[in-house]
Amino acid sequence: MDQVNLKRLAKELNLAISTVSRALSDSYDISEGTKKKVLALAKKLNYQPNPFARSLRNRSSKTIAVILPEIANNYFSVAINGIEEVAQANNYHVLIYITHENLQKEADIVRLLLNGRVDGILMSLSGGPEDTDHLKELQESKVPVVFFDRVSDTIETAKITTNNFESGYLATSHLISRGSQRVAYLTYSGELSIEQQRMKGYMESVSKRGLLFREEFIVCCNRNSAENYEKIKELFSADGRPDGVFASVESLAILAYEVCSELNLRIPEDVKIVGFSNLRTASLLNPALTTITQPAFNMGREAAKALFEALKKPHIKMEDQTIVLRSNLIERRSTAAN
Amino acid sequence: MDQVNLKRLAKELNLAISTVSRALSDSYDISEGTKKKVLALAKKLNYQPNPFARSLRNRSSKTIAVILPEIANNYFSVAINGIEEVAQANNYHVLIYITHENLQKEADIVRLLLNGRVDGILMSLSGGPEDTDHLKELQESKVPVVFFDRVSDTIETAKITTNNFESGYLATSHLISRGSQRVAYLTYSGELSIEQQRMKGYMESVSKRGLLFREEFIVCCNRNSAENYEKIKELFSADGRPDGVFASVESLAILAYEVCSELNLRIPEDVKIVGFSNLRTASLLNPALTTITQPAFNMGREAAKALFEALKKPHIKMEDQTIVLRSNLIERRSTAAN
DNA sequence: TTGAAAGCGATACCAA
DNA sequence: TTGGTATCGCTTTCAA
Repeated sequence: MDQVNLKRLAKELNLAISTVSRALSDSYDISEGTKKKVLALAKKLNYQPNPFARSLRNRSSKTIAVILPEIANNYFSVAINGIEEVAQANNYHVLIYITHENLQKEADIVRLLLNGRVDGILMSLSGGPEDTDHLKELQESKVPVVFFDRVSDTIETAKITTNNFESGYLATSHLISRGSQRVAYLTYSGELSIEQQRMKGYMESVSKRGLLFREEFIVCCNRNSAENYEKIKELFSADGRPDGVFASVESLAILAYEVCSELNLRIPEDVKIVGFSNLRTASLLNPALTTITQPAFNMGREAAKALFEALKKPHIKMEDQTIVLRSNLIERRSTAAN
Repeated sequence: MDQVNLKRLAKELNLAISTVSRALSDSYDISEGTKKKVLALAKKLNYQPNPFARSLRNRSSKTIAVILPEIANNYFSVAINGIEEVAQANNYHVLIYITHENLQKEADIVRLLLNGRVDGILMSLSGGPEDTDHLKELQESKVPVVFFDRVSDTIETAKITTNNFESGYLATSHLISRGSQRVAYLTYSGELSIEQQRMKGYMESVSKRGLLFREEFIVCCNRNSAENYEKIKELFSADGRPDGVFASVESLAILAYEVCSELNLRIPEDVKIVGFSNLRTASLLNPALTTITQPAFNMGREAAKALFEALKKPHIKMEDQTIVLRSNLIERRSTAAN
């Protein structure tokens, strides 16, 4: 029974619980004298208010959730940094959930959070179709959500993205301008909005630059699959193999490097490669990888900011906080002209 | 007032709140009939118990905290994966806190967690002295803690580490066996236990192999400092510069690569490099980096397992769950013999 | 087998 | 300026 709570403080000071409570919250109608006494004792006993009693009473948890498809990936870890910074500044706690690209898990997690455990959610979708039940339930609940990077097209709320279409266009055009004639596109399922945007940019560039569009140059990989390596190897082994590759995801760019190494294809002489990536070591690769780099930290920060804005001003429209940031093409040796 | 809680369920079913509660927790002394009715309605209305009321009443939060020095680093992100897996399996929630290598922040966070918000803590220390007040407070509180990787020497509890001394010895001996005569050691402050272990391994190897020990070959860097690059550059610019480098941290290995590139030092011909690292792309670097790789996922998983073990069996001694895992030396071109 | 009520710890309203 | 008390939603003891 050495719990330090309001009751204990009140008893030791011969005050009512309510008085102590108000003294601690610096209420106007408490005399300076008692305030000081209360604060002194609270400090001495190291009083820490019980967070659950508070949350129960106030219907607010001082906690947000971050739902991610994966984490061992520089983009998401850096984004978390941005989120965490804003959360700490707002005295909020951050719960983390990883879906491992598994829609069912994503659904379970979302449902877990609709009972008031968190005041808001930051989310980057796992791959797959977007019109899912759990997203609808999420929308119907009043828990505010901000999507970042892998956003939902179907839900109206704040979304933090980058200019994916333009980046896809730019990456492809960059390859072409450096001499690639047969440009392949590596992607995952393609059901996510951002994947479609990037692909559209690729297609547009291919067609505008007058390249021949080839079905077999679009390689659709599976997340969490060991077969992707083989798929890419096949692409590179065929007659009329590509001489340029645009990887829409970091992990596929890495696979492409590994395949090239096995097949003794020289980068950039035989194949030029550009990929979406936030790798710290992109410039140290062999050869240095040309990347489309997203402002991961800022995306996390802006997403968190948008959420806290909504928490502070419940009346504002989430949609109005949508932001499109810019990714950068950083040219390195993997796309050097021959 | 469309909240779904026990009261609401009880009213709609003309039952007492306590009955409903027991039915939902599948208590023995409730008839099958009412159980079914209750479960049916609960499902229909999508009843979700209020987590705070539960936590308040049960004095358990179903939540653990993970305190990390940083996150944009493959080791820690992978470790989180391991932690998260175990937590999800136990139906626990995971709070994340990042100290950014800042002791004051670490102290604030730890104190924040001593009020019952979490049932247990997983922690990897931020750099600096270990005998700090907040660690003492943590120990005195009854919140169970498991340290992983950057463990505390002074606190007795479960610790998950790798064989740091042996790894340091092995890395250094490896450089020497590949022909390095002047082996430098790059590290951070050196106040953490694991840093000291690694350094001791280095020293032991240097002395056993009969190399000359040189004070100036031990380069002590500062976390979060831009000057580290310059420090390493200085090391490599001096007469009698090292021809082998052991980086005790991934980020310092990367800096070494960058410095070598600027100074036109060839790896491994002019300088051989080995570093602690969990980089996915180590084998794709120019040249591929020889690494000491820690079993990050397993470390996270074992740490979480140890914590849950302690939560389930409060009587067991935490110390007994200490585990030392093995890191691997993966030889690549950066340490090839000339 | 079910119901009533106390209590977890903090907040806020109403009285005094 | 302070005290008493109801309340948040759930669990559990005691009674019926």
